[in-house]
Amino acid sequence: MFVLLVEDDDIIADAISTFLANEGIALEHVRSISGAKNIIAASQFDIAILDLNLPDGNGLNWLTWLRKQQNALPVLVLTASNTIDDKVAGLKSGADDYLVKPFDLRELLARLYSLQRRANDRLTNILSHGQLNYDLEQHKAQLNGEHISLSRSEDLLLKTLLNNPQRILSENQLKNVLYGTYDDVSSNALNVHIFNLRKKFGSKAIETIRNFGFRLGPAEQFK
Amino acid sequence: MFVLLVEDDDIIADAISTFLANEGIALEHVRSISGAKNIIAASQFDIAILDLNLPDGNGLNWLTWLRKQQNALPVLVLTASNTIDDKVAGLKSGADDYLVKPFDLRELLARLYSLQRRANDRLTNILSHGQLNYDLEQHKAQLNGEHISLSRSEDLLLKTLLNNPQRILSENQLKNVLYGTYDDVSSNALNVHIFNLRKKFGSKAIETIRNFGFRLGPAEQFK
DNA sequence: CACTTAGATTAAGTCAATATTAAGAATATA
DNA sequence: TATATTCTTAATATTGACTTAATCTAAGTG
Repeated sequence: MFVLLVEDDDIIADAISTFLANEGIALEHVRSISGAKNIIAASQFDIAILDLNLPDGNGLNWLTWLRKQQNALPVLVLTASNTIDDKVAGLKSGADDYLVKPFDLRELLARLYSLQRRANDRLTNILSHGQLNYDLEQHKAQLNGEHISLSRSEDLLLKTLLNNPQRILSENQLKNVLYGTYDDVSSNALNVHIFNLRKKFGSKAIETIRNFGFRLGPAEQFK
Repeated sequence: MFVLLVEDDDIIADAISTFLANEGIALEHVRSISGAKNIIAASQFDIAILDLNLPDGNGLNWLTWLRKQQNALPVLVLTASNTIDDKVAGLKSGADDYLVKPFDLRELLARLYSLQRRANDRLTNILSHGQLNYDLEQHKAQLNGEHISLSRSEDLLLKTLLNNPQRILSENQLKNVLYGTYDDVSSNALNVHIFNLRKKFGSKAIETIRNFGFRLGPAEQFK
């Protein structure tokens, strides 16, 4: 993992740097927003750790600028205070996670790994399950390279199932996905959609867990 | 992300519901402790948002009950006051995070993501006994890696037995698990379910203690 | 030992959950 | 507006689970 640390306090920076080095994490350290801009242009990083209080401005400015550049680099923000204003401002600017100083270095490490995990999931807009590939942006499914077209409802349901593999999704939860909050208890439209999805992907593509709901079938079923 | 909101004030609930819907978060709303108990039995959620002041009691009662059930569902508590007593009581009951009303909805969102991240790092809830693994969330039993499917009643009974190893459970206690409070003395349905469980896990998986009840068999039996 | 009773075993009947189908209503598209 | 697609409804079919009830077995008891 390659980490960019944007932090003007050398004592903190050294502590982080040493600790992460022991964990086998490569770190580059810059002390200012301008430094961050320069190094970002030259190198690829997995994650940035960003202190907000920097000599040439507030770190959030850089973050805002970064997001304007369409740069999705995961950013972990270090804030001195735990106020709502700070957090809200950070969220708006596009921060992915927070850590309030002072913090435990092991906590920092955990957050880094967690961010990396999330980023890996997000890196691609294609969800895969067995031989099934589903392009989230284009709403297009492929099974063995063969294109399968989906209606809006099928699209929503398949996406939800793929995003929650292994997990049982109740009828209510799935209706929630289709209709938002609703209150019709009687409609069986959901069952019809599931039936239609099974026609397209095979009868075992979606499992029924009686009394509980539905679950995406094992990857081997998609072939 | 699937969120359960336990809140009797419809104005607050609607505000939260609308805001989270815009963030692509599916939310189910119940207005009472009993409603929460029912929906929890049927669906899995990532997080619960719990108001403490509910028509049928204090939300903390539900939280206490939930933790007694070995349910590790992350719970974010909404409190009206910011007193230390409240926080201590909540912590003791097993709350994972707090928000004091009135709160900023973006702050709520940040907390939800933060809780989800924490929960992802947690291990899943699996009961083991010998070579038997039982996944409470997925209602999935495995014996030597071989998957064994269970009906609703079998599921309830096995879960109860696994949660009370060594302990003799009376016929009444087990019927209580299946039916809640009931008064039919004559039905032998329970015996049939036990018989069926023995067929699936071996005749010694459940011991009969004549005149007293049943007990989970020793771990060595599950192989 | 033979009687009683708790529990085990089986099979049949009933019921509720989910699947399937087809037609009509709604919505999107040309 | 015409046409095609998707969604919902509703009727019917199927599946599997639950209960019942009859019979069987074995443990205690006098």
